[in-house]
Amino acid sequence: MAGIASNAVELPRYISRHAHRPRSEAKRSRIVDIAMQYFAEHGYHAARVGDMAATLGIAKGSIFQHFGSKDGLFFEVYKRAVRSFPKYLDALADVRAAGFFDVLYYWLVRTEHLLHEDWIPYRISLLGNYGTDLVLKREINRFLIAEDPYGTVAFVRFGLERGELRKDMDVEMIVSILDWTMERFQDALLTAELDPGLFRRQGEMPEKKEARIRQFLAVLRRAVGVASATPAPGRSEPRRIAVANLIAKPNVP
Amino acid sequence: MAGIASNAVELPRYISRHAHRPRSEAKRSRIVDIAMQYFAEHGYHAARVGDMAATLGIAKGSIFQHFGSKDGLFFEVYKRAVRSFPKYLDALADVRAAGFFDVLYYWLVRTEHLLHEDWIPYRISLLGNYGTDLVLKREINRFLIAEDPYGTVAFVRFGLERGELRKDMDVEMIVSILDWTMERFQDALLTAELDPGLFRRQGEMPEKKEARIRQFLAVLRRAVGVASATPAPGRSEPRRIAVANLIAKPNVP
DNA sequence: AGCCATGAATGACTCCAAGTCACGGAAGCA
DNA sequence: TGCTTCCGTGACTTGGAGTCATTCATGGCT
Repeated sequence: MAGIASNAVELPRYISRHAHRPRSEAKRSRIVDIAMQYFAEHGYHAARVGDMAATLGIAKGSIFQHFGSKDGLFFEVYKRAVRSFPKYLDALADVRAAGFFDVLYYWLVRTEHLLHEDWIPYRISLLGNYGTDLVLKREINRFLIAEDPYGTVAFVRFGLERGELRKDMDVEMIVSILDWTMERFQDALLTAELDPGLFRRQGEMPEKKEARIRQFLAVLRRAVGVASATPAPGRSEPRRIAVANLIAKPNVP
Repeated sequence: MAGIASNAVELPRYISRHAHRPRSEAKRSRIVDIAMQYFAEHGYHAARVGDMAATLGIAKGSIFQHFGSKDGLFFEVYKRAVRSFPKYLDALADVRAAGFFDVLYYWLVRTEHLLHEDWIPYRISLLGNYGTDLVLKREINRFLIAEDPYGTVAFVRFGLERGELRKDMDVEMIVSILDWTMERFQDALLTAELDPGLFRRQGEMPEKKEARIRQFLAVLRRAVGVASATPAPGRSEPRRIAVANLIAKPNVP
């Protein structure tokens, strides 16, 4: 690991200092692609920069030339992975029209499909959230704050404008609650390994999952939803969305 | 890193296979002590096993003899750190008598004091939660599930028995919600670095923190508390606890 | 075309920390 | 005292991150 962790004054090397030529940009992109596969497949530590270079048919030094360090490479990979995820408001228009909590429901159910289609970026985000050094994690958090890649802030405003969320809370509090619980709940849904607490007893029964999702959303609704919108039990919980809709791609830009 | 990450069948080395002699136990303990300091101070990667050995005045090989790998050593350190934390129900008896949410309030306010008294174990738990390899993280999660070191399950039962928590939710769901949000909220309170989202604007203003804590607890109460106990605004929120009480040690066993 | 300047690529090299192991010594035991 | 078992040791191996002097490619300029 480079001397990033020290109390040095200089910036971490992986904050790129100058714009890159278009030619080089294509190569960077190729490297990030392959690196993403390696990190996803082997985890951060077991992924070897040398192997990536070999696969790409280039010299290891080249990779360091471009990204400065393994951390720097991973950071780029992480950014790309996270940016590839849809934002909350990318849900289909009619789902969006149905309201804030229906959008959440939509994504929770869809997540699994997204995962099976393409597990690599998800695994990368998992590594970034839990499986690297704290120093890098700090950089990652800065990035998440700066970019809000899931569009949580806009989504919360959307909910506020529709009068579905409480107005007596700071927006940041709602955003944080949403980010925290959604992240952990999705992890629990997807990786029984990482967080077996919620799903350890039963072996993946889908209708149990469905029930969990509904229960979780009910909790969220009570927590941050406006009181008047809290539905009588059984009535206005999000309608089950037809499976066909769930499998269709969302309108990602 | 040892070959733990591979799909080998054998157990990770750091699951100790045989009971240890008492003589050796004392030494193990000394090693864990020093290692905890090093990990806390430098982070996982930057902490050098060689340095620890030098400080202890023993050979590096000895450490590996005892713990098998750096991961194994860290796992022991992590367990000790986490076990040193108080459980929810270790709150003072009169706080406990005041009820479920008062206990939460008590701990959220106290956390800061605990931290300043002894930041090392906290930093270790942070490393375990976010700053190591995913493989180790899995082991850590197993441990957390098996030991429930904060006594969350017992605490939730306590809340249920007092009629302060909703009976229409699975216990695991309440436990998970509580664990997730409390962990993240505490991290946000304590390390503006790690999660600057909630506290980035203002610079540590204590009354702002106090307000955040109350707001957060109100959210939790709505989320998992029984509807009847939801207080009229301003009335039965947890009473401010006298500072003298907060600085006293809790009755940790 | 020929020439130069700048950026990109190379791969052999260094560095360094994790992890190993054959050996010597101490402690328990008869 | 002799035997066994465990412990500690430190020189050693391994292997991957990161470096750098050199070579190569590109594209602008006259």
